[in-house]
Amino acid sequence: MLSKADAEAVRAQNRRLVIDHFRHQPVSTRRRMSAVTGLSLSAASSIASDLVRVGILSESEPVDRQRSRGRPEVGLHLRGAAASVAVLKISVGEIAVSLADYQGQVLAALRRDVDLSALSADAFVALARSVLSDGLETLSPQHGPLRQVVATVQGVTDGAERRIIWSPILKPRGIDLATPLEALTGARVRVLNDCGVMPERFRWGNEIGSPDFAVLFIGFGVGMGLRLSGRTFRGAQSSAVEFGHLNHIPGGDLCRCGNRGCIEAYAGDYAIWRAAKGASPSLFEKRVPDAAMKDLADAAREGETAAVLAFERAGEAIGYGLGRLFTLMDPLPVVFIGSGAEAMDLLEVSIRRAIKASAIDGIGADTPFVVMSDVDKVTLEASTTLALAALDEAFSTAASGPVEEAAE
Amino acid sequence: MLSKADAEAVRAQNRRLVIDHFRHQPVSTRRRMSAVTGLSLSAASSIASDLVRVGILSESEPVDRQRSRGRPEVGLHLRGAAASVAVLKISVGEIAVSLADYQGQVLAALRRDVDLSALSADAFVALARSVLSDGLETLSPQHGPLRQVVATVQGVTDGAERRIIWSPILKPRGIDLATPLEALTGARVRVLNDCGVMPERFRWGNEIGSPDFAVLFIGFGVGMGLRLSGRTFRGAQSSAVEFGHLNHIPGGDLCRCGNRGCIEAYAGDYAIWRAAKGASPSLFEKRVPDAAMKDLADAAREGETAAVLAFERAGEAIGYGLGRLFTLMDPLPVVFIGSGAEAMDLLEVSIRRAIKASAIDGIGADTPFVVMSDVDKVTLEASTTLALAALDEAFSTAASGPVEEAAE
DNA sequence: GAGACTTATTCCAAGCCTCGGAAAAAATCG
DNA sequence: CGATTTTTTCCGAGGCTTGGAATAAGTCTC
Repeated sequence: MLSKADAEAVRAQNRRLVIDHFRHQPVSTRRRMSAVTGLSLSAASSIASDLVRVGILSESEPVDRQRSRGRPEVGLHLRGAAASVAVLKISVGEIAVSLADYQGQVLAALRRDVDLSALSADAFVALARSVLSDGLETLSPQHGPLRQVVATVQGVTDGAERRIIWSPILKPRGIDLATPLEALTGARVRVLNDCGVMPERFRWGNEIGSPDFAVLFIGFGVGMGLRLSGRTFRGAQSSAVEFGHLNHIPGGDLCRCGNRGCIEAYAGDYAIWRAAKGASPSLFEKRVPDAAMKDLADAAREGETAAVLAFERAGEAIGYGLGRLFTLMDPLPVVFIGSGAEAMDLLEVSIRRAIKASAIDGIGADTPFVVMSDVDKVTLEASTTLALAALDEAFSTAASGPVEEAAE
Repeated sequence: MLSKADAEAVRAQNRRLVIDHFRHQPVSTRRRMSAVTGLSLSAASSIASDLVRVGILSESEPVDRQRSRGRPEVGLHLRGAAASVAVLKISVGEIAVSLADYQGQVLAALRRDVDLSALSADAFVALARSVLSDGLETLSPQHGPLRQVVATVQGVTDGAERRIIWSPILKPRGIDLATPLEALTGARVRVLNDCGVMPERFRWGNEIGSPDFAVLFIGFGVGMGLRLSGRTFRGAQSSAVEFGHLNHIPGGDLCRCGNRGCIEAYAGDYAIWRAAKGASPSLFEKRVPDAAMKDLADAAREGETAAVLAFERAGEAIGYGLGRLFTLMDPLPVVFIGSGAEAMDLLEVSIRRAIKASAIDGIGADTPFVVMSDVDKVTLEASTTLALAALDEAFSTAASGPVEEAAE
């Protein structure tokens, strides 16, 4: 719905613009900011001074001391101590926490090995609280107040970003994680699907070179995050984009989710293993070790037929899925990540062949693929970026000083 | 990308708000408008008077003459003569044109039977020009200037909304239709996929009761339009949402598009006919008459096995497609339209069963279905709405009088 | 070392826009 | 015909951006 605009909205929008500039240009000056944003020098200066006053920006020595003549420019950058954010990554064997300041500097990181498989909802929440709590202990008063927490988990989360509707790594369903963590921290907490946030990792860079792209995780499961027209896609009611459970073949192989024919049932670690080794379906109760998958990939590289076929089948499932996605929303560059992405040499040909077979005119069969490593790092960075972006938004619209008032 | 805001942007935004109000409330007053939009009485009044001055709004007698006391309210409504729009619907056997004024009143409508199948690009463009030209003859000077043209066609159009990339009803590919029509009319021309615009039909009403929904056309082909978070979805490079060519079964039945296994190859008229009658694949060179499909449906209703199975197969393909769509972007209410929608009694059970089998947890199997009739009317209304919405946008941002200047 | 020269910021008056409240307009009621 | 009621318009205040003038803070030149 449209909403009315007034002078306050103008200021908010321009503050947003300025803060966003510092996400792209960590150290800048009033003058440069004016040029980049298109704001007049006066407006840019006024907003900058305002933000310094309320503690969102800091002034510092300029970096660029090449130009000799003239009054030296005053360096400006986001003030780390303006606030801090926490991200919580809940995955199969562990819970990881990472803290960052407003500038994006990582303040602390820790992880705890846990077995979530048998926990009740309450026990799980208590465990999450405890791990997050441990992380917060490392925050000292010199750090800014914790303002945002982002928790990610494999599975489906709700559209309000508060509950875990369903996760393959948890027995109970519909767990409200946001409320107890908000009670613990006093900060805003958002609960999201882990793959869904991944595109955020590229929010402020231009690594992909397109405002539209997909991030495809292939590992113990298969998941996707979409960025469309520069916005990370989320469904209205849930985290959506359940690419791993996009049906590949009606009535096909059995998937962890209980349905038949999901992409994951062909391309997840357990599915590739199952296809190559003829293991029983109950295999997906536990993870296939990364090392075992590596060995399997090596076997395929050496030409072992069953292994080769298993990877080809996986590539075909992924390719048909991408072809279907492209049919619905045009071809996108795809970032591959996760242990499965390590085997891209075994998958790429069949992926592209399947896209060709399933998309109109074979469109998208030549879309750019990017392979990235270190999923854990990418996920944590993505969550941190999302948390910081939410803070930016809050700081933009806050009528008065959002952090601390003038007198200090 | 974010853009800076200033006083002008504020005015533009609030004008947009006011114009939009009149789309929902065709006859209103300054006071009511102020209440609904949230603008102060002064601002609302100022904008309204402004719009009257430049000829976008007209004043008239109030409708509601119940309330007796007090100064009578001045009725306000969009001024039809502010501009006019044309829509061009290019389909298998005919080209239809419809003209409407800025208020949405239809000024004229005509159709011409044509055979497009053998035409060259130039001949096709000449024909389209000629039909549109005939339509424009009916415009008299008392009507506002033609400002927007929307042409719809079955097939894929480009993201810039100028070209027909590929259409099953035309031999040549990549036809630039916008440029010649702009030369003819002097108005902005947009070329779009016919099904893609359908959701526009519901832009200003609340018939669906949700900002997210899908319109699914089932007939000689299968097509879809999506509305997500109150915006009609379009791909970055093309019209996208080629639901009919979403792959249903890898390597499955042959489709008109040349691929195998598309939904259309199971659920299009020709596919149902083919399945029931065992006709040759080349059948899809020409349309199955609506009457023949009706007879087939009646046969199925009377229990003729081949017919029943053909419709069930169609429903299954559609249901799997919807399940896949819902897996990617959450369940949506679906509006069914087209000759295939007449057979919903034969399709619904298998559609819902297939959704259940293909979406996680069967989510969306109970999503609301709405059946509408008269595709042609809906398409023309949808295109008209889209054209008017573009005009609204242009009138909102125009700094000064967009139609005619004060003196008149 | 002082004045000229440069470049970055800040200050200021002008122009828009919205807002709230007062004033004006246009009917009906008694 | 005056009082009352309800809708609009008018007016001053306050916030924001803008362009240009003024100020600040260095380097360069002689």
